[in-house]
Amino acid sequence: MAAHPDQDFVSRVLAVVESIPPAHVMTYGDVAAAIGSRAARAVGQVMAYYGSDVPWWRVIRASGHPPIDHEAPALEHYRAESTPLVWPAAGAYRVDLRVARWRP
DNA sequence: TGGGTGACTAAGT
DNA sequence: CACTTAGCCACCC
Repeated sequence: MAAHPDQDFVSRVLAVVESIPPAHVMTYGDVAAAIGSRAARAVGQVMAYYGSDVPWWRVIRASGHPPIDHEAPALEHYRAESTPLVWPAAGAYRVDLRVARWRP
């Protein structure tokens, strides 16, 4: 439990993720940039711990791949939101960043 | 104060 | 296109 003021890195990251509309996604780097930082890895840490209450599946890697070990549940959300996907191989997929990338 | 860690990224093989 | 290497940043011990 992090006792913290409401302007720390974590709160800002969560605020940006919650602002991403359905059928759209942002990369970890984009989220970090949105709050004036380049700590893409720190964003991942925040999602891993606090992401349970935000649309974490809308935050993916720059390559279009969903978070490691979370591809399956993420896919369920993408299908429900009609997020544009591409299938370079059977059993594997990635988000079509060209269309789904959200730019505030 | 210093060092290790990770739901990352970009560039090179 | 997939894997590897080095660089970066915020957080925890």
